[in-house]
Amino acid sequence: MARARISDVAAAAGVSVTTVSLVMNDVESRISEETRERVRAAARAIGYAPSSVARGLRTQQTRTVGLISDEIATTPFAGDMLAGAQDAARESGYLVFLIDTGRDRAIEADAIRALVAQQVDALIYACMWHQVVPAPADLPAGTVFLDCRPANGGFRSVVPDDRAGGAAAVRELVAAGHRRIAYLDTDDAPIASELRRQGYVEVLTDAGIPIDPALHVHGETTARGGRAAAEQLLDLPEEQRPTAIFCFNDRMAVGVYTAAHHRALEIPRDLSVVGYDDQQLVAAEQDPPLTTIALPHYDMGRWAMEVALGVRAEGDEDATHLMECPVIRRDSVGPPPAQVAKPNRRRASHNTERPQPAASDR
Amino acid sequence: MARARISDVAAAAGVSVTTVSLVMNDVESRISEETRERVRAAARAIGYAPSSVARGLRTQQTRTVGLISDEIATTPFAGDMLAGAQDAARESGYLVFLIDTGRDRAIEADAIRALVAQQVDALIYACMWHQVVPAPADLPAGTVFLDCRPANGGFRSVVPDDRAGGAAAVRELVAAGHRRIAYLDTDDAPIASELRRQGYVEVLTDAGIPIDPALHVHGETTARGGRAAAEQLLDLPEEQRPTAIFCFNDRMAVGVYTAAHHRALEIPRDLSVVGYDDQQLVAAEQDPPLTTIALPHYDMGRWAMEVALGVRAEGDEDATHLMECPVIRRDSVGPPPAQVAKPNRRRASHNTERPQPAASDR
DNA sequence: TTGAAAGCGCTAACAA
DNA sequence: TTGTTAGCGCTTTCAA
Repeated sequence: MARARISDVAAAAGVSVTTVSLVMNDVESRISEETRERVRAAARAIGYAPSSVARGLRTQQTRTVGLISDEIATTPFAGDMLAGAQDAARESGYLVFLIDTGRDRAIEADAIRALVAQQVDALIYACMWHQVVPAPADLPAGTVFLDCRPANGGFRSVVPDDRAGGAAAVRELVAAGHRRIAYLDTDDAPIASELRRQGYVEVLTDAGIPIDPALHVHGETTARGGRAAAEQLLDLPEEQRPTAIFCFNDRMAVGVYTAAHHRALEIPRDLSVVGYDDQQLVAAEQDPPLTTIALPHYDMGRWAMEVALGVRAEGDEDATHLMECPVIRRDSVGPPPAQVAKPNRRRASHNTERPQPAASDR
Repeated sequence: MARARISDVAAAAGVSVTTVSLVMNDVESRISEETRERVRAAARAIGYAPSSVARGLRTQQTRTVGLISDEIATTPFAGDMLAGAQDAARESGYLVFLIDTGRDRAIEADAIRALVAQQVDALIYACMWHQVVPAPADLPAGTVFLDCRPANGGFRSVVPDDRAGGAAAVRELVAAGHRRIAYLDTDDAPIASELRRQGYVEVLTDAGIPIDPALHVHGETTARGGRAAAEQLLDLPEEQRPTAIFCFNDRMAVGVYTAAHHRALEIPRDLSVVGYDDQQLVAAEQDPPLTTIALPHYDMGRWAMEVALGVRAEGDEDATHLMECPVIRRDSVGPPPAQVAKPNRRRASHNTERPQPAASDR
């Protein structure tokens, strides 16, 4: 059975297609209530639903949006960003085309072409982590960049406020009384890592704490990388060793946990740790649960969609919106250990012994 | 500047719109090469791209697919499934509309309506974990179910072969020499857990190992849940205690690791563990890396899309395709500990002491 | 309060 | 080898 058309409804209701269109779209009240009801009944009876394609052709508005992203599959952050964008789209009655390019510029170019051919009403260009990217050619004006900024401007964008996030993380540690605070950094994410470093420096400076280059180490953004970098920190002579570590991300923080455990250091008693990302299945599931800075993926996704659809007015055509990264307080931050207590309690260097736990399991 | 239309190209090239259409669609060779080139040049010059909307209206084929999913945001599995579906769609020149319903039946109904109105050529109904679901009303015939099965049949579907997966996991353990193998199960995922249990029972039976109900415990599908269930197992009297645990999923396996560590049990020396899911950022990042069964998300996504688009012929209109779950061998499985060696090496019951490791770290 | 008809941009049957 | 034209299903102007 073929789809019902508007003319079928018109015939069934004994009215013109104009009338049907008018009542289906709830336009004006010039149609009598009686006719409206008759039309609606006819539509229901034959299972009529207007064709968005025909409507799109006629009105030149498709009520669809394109969302081009670099790599959804491999990242755990995509979900929230998509959810925010989707929710905003749905609320405004838009459908979203999702295309994952896998960072392939050719696929990306095809995607833009296809989306333009589909006459999407808006376009969002999303990255799965905060970066500055060369804008692809032929991107329609009005495209919104999500979790990335176009290298040469020209488009609106929304990214996390990583500087403020880094500052918030370090402030958390300073407030707990720490003064030897390390930044366990990475080279894998230049933009974010530099901004967070700026926040780190800013807060330490404000607190009158000198910046110690030895407390700034780098690693890969994995648990393994975090562990290796943490070892460097924990190998430092006791008086220089950090009492707290701010990690570029949660995965690296997991590596810090591992390094600490292997030296019988208890968190947060002997070492405080703050992560970044509030990554699901990672941060909250640590033992103890990790205090971290959340990346506002859902909010960024929603913001981008609202701006793209014109639901949210953003004056500047070329502005970057910074989204706040909230502190998620859990149990990995405590006061620094007493400075010169029980000299032999914590060893001068890591060794191979497993410690006796302080208390029995039961 | 408004979009160029086909008539603009025709005018610019000095030919009819038919000719332009014919060359743009590479139809027949009845157009002379010279004309073709002239048309292409004109199209390029004015930046013409055919409108998919107009074409869709005319041909009644939109080359779009709808993908309705229950909850992308909260699951780490969505990515691969989407990637598989996307890749297949792209290869066939289709664009995909993605709608996440968040398990809201009203949103789901709206989504189906909207997608039908958009005249998508195919529809995929996806769940983020293997389950049997009541098929929503008004689902177009030919819809493919991804990672779930319709309660009353009537649609094609693809799900992981969890029975075979469970069997493979346990076979791995039996092959390593274990005979006291526990199944750390859950009540949170009825379909998958039951199928995996069947695989577990089947392999034990084949190996002539009696099923011990005490070795079948349940917990929530989290690290915490896994740990609690593992405690039950490890509290068993020594002669009954399992030497290997097959966990419903990787997160629960993490809980097993924690429970083991707290009792100074080393993996795999004292206890072998197999997980399920091969969850990114979880399984591979454990210490030691977790041997597990992978869920074939990418392949299922691709299969569903190919069947939905008719690229892959599937005879039966009402069949469930079982996708193999491969074993991912890492380092959490070893032979069972020697039965009666060094009486005091492993304690008769768990106690609170941490052991001295067998060998030094360096 | 309602209807006739043009036209959105394209494809494809048919004519030349 | 190329062109004319009807029509996909809808919205909307204009007329009645």
